[in-house]
Amino acid sequence: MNVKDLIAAAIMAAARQAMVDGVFAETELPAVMLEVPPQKEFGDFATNFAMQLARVAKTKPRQLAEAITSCLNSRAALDKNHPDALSWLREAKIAGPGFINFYLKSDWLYDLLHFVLVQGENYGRTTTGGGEKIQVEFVSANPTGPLHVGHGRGAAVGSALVNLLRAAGYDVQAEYYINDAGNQMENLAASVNARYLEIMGVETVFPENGYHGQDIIATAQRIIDQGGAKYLELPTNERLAIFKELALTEKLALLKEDLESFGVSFDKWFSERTIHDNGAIEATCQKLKASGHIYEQDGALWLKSTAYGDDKDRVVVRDNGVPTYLAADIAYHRDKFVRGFDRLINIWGSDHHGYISRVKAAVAAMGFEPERLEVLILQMVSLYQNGELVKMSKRTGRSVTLAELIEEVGCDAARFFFIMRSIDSQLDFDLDLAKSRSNENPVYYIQYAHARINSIFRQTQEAGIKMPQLADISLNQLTSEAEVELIKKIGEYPEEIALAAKERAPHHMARYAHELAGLFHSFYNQCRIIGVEPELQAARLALVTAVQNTLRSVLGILGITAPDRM
RNA sequence: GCGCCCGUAGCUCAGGGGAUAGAGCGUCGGCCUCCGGAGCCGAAAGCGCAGGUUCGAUUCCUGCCGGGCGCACCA
Repeated sequence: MNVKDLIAAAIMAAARQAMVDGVFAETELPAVMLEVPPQKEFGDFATNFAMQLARVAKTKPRQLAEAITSCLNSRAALDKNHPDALSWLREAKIAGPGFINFYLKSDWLYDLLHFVLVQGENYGRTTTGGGEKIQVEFVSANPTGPLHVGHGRGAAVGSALVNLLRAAGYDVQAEYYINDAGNQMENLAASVNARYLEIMGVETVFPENGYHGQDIIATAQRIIDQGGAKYLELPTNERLAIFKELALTEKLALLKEDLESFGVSFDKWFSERTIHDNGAIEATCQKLKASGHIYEQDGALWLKSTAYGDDKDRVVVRDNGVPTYLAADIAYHRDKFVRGFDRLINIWGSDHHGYISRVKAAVAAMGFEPERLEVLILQMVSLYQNGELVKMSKRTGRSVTLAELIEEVGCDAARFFFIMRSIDSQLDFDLDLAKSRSNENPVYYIQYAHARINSIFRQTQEAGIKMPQLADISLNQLTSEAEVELIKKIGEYPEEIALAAKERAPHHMARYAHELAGLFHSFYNQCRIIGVEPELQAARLALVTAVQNTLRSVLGILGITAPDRM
């Protein structure tokens, strides 16, 4: 019951009819692309179908458009399955080089709004995902310190993408891969150990690759608070082993806390250790060896990733017998596929993009179609304050943490700012703008629309104004341009979801939310709601209800609150 | 050197094979006897350069020039 789908189907039917009638030679018909034309004079919808068809049909576009429009206007080739497909059509006209513009009876808007209101909270959800099982793995930051703003972008975008895909009818699982094995764990233990010794007054050298963050000192201090000096007597390696576990447990808990307070949750936390411990890495390597994708050289085992487009082959087991990170990742990805996901989406920082080709090569070597693994690369984040770049340094461990950012600008603003840009663009995060509680701030602009609507309903309630049954509301009272524009924008919501999900691009939803809020504010300024003629009042209240439902829904996808008052 | 991302308004960014390229911030000018002025209305201002494909390119391709990020038996 989508106007565009119905029109598109009718166009196809008309085109087939024209083909049968010999207007053009038999050929495969292109897909129908319907769009909202750039100018009102061009009608409610337009298509370049005739021009697209011209290419394959080897016939002049206007001639094809002529055949199609006359067929449509005379209702000569109606789809038997949709006998009322053209009930909204007033006229199809040819324009320019061969565009077909559709002028609809205004009923289509009211039918649309009616549909939206009937759908209620479910409005916008689509089934375009077809229940495809997708796993989205994101953040997956090492549990060696607090999350910083870069992780924040991954967390916000990832969780929004999960929400978006679910709204579009995909079966989604959100997963976090915990890198709790390998060198960085040793570094963590050594760093905590050094801080521990320092605080205890024992002279020590801070490890070369250690973590310099303040949080490591805090971890050491906490160990002292709980266990005092008792670890001093232990041999170093035993102390390191204990510190490793204590630190890991603490860091992991902090990660979960940070993410939770950022509105991000995972269905599964996958521990890298499990695939080390249960022999999965070894088994995977064996398989790849048996299939000839792994060979031995210079005492190490190499994945022949060049066979699948990588620049060079990669070591999976070092000459000292210790598997590399890649080995674990290969086993991990195998595990994901074995778990039955149709598709895997990994969200990585741009500094990892060079890693894509080798993992895809490994996936291919294991016999899985590499297209089933999608890696989304997230460009970097820069913070700006007072118009100046906020410097960050990994070496000194002095960088802005996600927790600090949330403290500074709030969860909603932080999420919105992270999501609102395409992931392909580097993000200049304007702290002052995000922080401002004024009209400058797009987050508040959107939330304000929702709060305003709530305020309207508070007043109708106080005044004892009752909403009539939907069937008794004359939606065709809504005739002003502001009202029409608003209904149209609401009507676009399902396809916005479908498109954003297909493109894995949640920033479309941020933009949509802003546009919808804008049209609402504009409408609100032009059209009085409470106190006008009862029929018009009812219709406007219905419209406002639809706006509110849609705003709440899109804010839900963004993971941003929809406040009743601000 | 090679690979990935980005060059669109003064700034930050959307968009995208088609009919007059959008938004926020900033600048300038208007709007509260009226449902929340955290709002509305208006103005100035733009597709890095050069080729190519196409009926049509800001969009696709190639090269160049700028900026970012990578190029480990680290993760």
